[in-house]
Amino acid sequence: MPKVVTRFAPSPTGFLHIGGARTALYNWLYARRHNGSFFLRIEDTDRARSTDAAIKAILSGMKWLGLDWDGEAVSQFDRAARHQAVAEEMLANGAAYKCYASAEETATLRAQARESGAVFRGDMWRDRTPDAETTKKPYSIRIKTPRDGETTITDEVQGAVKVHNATLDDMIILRSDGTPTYMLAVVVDDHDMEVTHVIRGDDHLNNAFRQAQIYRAMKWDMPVYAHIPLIHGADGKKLSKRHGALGVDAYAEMGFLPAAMRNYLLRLGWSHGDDEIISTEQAIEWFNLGNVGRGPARFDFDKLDSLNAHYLRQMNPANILPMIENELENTIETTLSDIERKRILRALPSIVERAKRLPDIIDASTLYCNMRPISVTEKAANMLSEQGSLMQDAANELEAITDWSTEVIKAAIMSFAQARDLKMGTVMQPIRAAVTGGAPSGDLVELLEILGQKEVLGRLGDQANA
RNA sequence: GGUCCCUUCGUCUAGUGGCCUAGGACGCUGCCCUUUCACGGCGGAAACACGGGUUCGAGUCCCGUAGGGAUCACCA
Repeated sequence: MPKVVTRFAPSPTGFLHIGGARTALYNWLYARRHNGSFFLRIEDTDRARSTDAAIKAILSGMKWLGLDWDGEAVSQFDRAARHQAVAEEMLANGAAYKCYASAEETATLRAQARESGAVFRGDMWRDRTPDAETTKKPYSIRIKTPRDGETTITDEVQGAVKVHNATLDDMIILRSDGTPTYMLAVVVDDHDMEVTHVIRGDDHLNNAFRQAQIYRAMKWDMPVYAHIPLIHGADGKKLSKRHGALGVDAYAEMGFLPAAMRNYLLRLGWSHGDDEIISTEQAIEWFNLGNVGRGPARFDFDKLDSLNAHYLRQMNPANILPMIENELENTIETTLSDIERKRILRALPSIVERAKRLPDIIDASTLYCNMRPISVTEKAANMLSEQGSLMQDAANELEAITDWSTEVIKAAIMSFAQARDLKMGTVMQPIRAAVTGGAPSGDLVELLEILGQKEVLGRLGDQANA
């Protein structure tokens, strides 16, 4: 069995969007699963629409997702000479012919055909011999598609799909300016790169039949196809730039982890029984084409969030801090001190418990920075105005502590509450209000301990004097 | 309009003719835990688009209808 070779072939006209990212992931997974190669090919034959910025965005998106490709990314445009040579070869052996029709002429005929419901084949010059005069005109090269029989492509996802050759057109393979069209370039490149499996969006399913004609004309072996359904927005409509389609960089900015993204994208359209949390290692072991779903899937942020929360909780605090450091410093408008850094590191395990995205962690972390006086929510302010004196008394109690530890703090609060015949919670409410200002936070005693006696007393004092 | 593809809870999906009184996950929700918010534990509501076949038996096979999608460039 030949070595598996897959490729991801985006056109550099924009960012790497979520659908492309999933296609890339599936190709990558399939190649890794079979110890094959995974190539990246930039389909930049449309010079007018291709930009370097887009190429950079795609490359960085791939890197962020952790999808490494083999060798250098290939520029399709660089291979134009080879594409041309193949077109000439097809011309020479009668598989293609010169078409002298102008773009305008073609457009008119196409419109007419569509009007009458007929198939437009673009075959104006298929069986015509040009006179001496026309021969001087520019021409494009069209493939001579068989008119009889049918073409079947065996798709690993869609099954066997058949189409009558009579409905296929004589598409242009080489433009009148001598540059190759996409249809020609993909086939030549896939063949030359020895691609064995073409995994792509099912918007290409119809193209597969047309591309098959080139394989047939060149007597090349066809790759195995797998056309995966597109991803739709939460409302079921197709994602487009105007409608909810975001680049992977946007997901990075929103605070999603690459691992969560991979897991989410994997499950969006592919399954392995009831498994939901699937590590990348496990995915490489399990991934196959047969379990790719046939229907389009909708993008769901809630599920991505829950996966992200899961992967966040798996992380080591020491690895999380560097991820949030810059943003956190922007938020608190100063650099992080060593003491703040230490506090956050200790608090992270419990912060992460109630976080979904990185910004949640950043918000919660500000509580551990020296930001006095802290801002107080209305609810917390009310609590303080009602229980101010209680808080004040409790503060005195905390001030008396000489060895600041969770056990001692807890014991102090407990005995204070008991002495006044109050429930522990009653005492803790105003303390919490003063220390957190009403921001969501976890275990109060832990918070006090990590913050340190001085900072705690300071915050309590701020509110007592307010 | 032509061609092609798709259709199980709100969403992602399991299901490959009997194991399905249709399972899991997210979301929603009840209870428990609890100093708040979460986490966690135990429950709940919630789906086979419709109509015909085939079969002893259909979510699973076939046909039709409806709905959704893709594509029809000298774009990729």
